[in-house]
Amino acid sequence: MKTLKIPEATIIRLSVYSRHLTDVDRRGIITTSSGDIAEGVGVSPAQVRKDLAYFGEFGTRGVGYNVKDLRQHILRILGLSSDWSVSLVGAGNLGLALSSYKGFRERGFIITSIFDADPKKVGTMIGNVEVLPIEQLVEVAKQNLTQIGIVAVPAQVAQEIADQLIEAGVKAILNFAPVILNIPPQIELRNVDLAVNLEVLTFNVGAQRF
Amino acid sequence: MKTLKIPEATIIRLSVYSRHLTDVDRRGIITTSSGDIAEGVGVSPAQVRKDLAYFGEFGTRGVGYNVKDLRQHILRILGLSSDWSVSLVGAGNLGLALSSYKGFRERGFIITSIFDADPKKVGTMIGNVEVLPIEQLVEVAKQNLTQIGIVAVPAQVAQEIADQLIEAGVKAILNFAPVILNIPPQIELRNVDLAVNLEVLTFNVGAQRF
DNA sequence: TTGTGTTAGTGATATAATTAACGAACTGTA
DNA sequence: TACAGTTCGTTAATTATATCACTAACACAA
Repeated sequence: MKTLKIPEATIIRLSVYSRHLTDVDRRGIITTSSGDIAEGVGVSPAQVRKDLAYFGEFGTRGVGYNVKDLRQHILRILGLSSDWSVSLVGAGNLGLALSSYKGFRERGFIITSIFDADPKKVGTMIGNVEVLPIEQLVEVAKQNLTQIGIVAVPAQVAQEIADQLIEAGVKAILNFAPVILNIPPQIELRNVDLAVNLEVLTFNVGAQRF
Repeated sequence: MKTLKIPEATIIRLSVYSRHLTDVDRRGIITTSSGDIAEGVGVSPAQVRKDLAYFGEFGTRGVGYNVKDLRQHILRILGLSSDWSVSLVGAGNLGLALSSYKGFRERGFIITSIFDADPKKVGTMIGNVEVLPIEQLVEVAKQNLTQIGIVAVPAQVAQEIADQLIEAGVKAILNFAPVILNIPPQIELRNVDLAVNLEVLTFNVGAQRF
């Protein structure tokens, strides 16, 4: 088990490459190159090759990469060669947006259960999934062998929900609540803070001051 | 005009610090330290001091930082000392989620107009803002002196919408569509790709392979 | 077969970011 | 005033990441 410390930036780019390759493949293109990919996603060709080099040799010198092959390789690297069972907690506007987001299912993320604390929402259908009461979270998520939990609840209850997801056995949590969650180290955690993104923009708009 | 190249990671952390300080302030605490902040947001004390040092000296040695002062300083650095006029394009589930997101208004991001291409949505109210037809985007956004555009439309039309936002004079674009937008360099752009976040998680869950 | 052009993979170099270490400046006490 | 205890601001060291430059491998044409 060699742990060769792969930069997170590399993983993010691989994800982008794979989506770009999906496009290229749809256009019927058979072969591509690091230069093509670089241009398509806005990085340098050397960067593309370096990123791929962490995981093996996927191209042919003088020729380039086979689009379908490379795409498949990257998907396997990212862990997308099989589906993931996802539990969504919080059926508010954000939860609704996430559950209807096509990009998830396309990439193999299947929302197998949805929970909400609001009795008015419990029992309603979102897509083909029924909203269940939050009290059933641990039990149902465990039954479904849920691997990923999405936290789309108010900040005050986010930690509590995260604890329950972990109790249910999830391996990873995607957190949309703007709080620092306390999570055991073996659970993967990623925070998405929508306001932060706007603030990076406003900083940059006025950044000539510095 | 010295451009001292501030890491984006620093800006993101400043945003997190400021939110943490808002909490601390609400709890009535007057003084804090780099160590306290570090613990509260999960970074090192040296990191906190380094990040602040890019912008000046805000603390007192042997004492720490005044919570209210530091918070205000950071908000000003981030460009949040006055409101921003935001235009939201796309009133689907994601648009709805964004428009109802409390965190935006709290930080001074005011959604002043919402546009959608679907005639069924045009005329409906989201909060206290009426959904307008996409054809009025350029005109209305210009009138409102819109500074920021949020793109929450399908990928196929995202570039077209971005072009119109720029024509309307926005300075920054937050893009939720999974495409690389072609934007003049003086316009600030940030992409939020929801699927990428899940894919970083799935990579890490299986990362012992590497 | 030889030469030209192309492109991947990779080690070396350069840049950037984080962490560590330490002197300076303040508080409070005696 | 002197001293002990803090904590900032900053420089130096370390680590991480990205870029560059070169070599190896292939295609194709003459």
